[in-house]
Amino acid sequence: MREDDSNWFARWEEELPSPDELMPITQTLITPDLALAFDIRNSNQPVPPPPPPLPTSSGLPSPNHNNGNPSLSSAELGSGTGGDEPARTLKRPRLVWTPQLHKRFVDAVAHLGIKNAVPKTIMQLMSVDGLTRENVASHLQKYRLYLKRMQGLSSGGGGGGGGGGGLSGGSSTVGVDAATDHLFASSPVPAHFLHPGRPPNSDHFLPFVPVSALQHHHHQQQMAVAAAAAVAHPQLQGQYHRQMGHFGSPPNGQFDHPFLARPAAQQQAVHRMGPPVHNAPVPGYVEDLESANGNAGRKVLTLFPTGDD
DNA sequence: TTTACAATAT
DNA sequence: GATATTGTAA
Repeated sequence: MREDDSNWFARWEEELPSPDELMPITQTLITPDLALAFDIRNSNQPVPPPPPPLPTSSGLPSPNHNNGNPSLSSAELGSGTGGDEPARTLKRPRLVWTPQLHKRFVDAVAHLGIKNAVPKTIMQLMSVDGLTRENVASHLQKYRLYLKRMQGLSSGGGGGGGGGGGLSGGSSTVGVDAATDHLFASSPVPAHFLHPGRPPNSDHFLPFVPVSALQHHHHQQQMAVAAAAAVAHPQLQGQYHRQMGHFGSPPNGQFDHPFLARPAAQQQAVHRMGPPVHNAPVPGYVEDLESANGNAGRKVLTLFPTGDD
């Protein structure tokens, strides 16, 4: 049974991990920026494959998904702007929307209400370190598409809930169970999402703990340090295997608390904020280096794969 | 100028 | 197919 959608948000905070539950793992003390700038690696990390120098490769501004990896040295972007501003122009690893991360997303959207849920606000509410507005925007785009489909299906008469089966034949087939929807299905979609006409009740909505806020004086929120390493093989993506081998091996093989970011520093996202102060986002990211076969150079940024919803 | 959104690229 | 990036409008 899923949690009651009556107060799906009531337990928002409860699901959050306590501070000491967070990052019991190794933490890098050097910011990715610095690490990259100084060509430093984290001795804690396995340091996968030594990056090939590649000195005289064509100065193609081509999509280099390899940068942005704090553990990688060598930055041969050198064309034009050359090695002047390395860390600033770097690309971050691909963000992987884990069920947990998505849940935060959905919760945030729910708290805001569909209409007020715009990338920037959502991002702020989620307060996940490393998450960018673009990340959210992109995901939101897809999420809206999903909701749209759900609407169409639910009003068309179908079923949506969970089980549906196979499909995958036509475009109008009920694909609520497709791999794509798995992620979205992992988090209950607030009912009113599908019924843009009548909000359930706009009364007492969780006030999102307006926590104080530690703010660091940094200029950019370049992804937080990785906490652990989960392997996200592209092939496993469809299964969300929990690869939490090293860090939090659950004694009984069961993770109860998804450790995500806590709703800590929640600026008054809803209340308007003036200065671009940065709240204290949650360090929940995992930085994974994928050097596997077939996927050389595809780094992925992911959140802890925890238990499910 | 910034932000959201849609479209397109990787 | 999932995410990133880009283009355009508000």
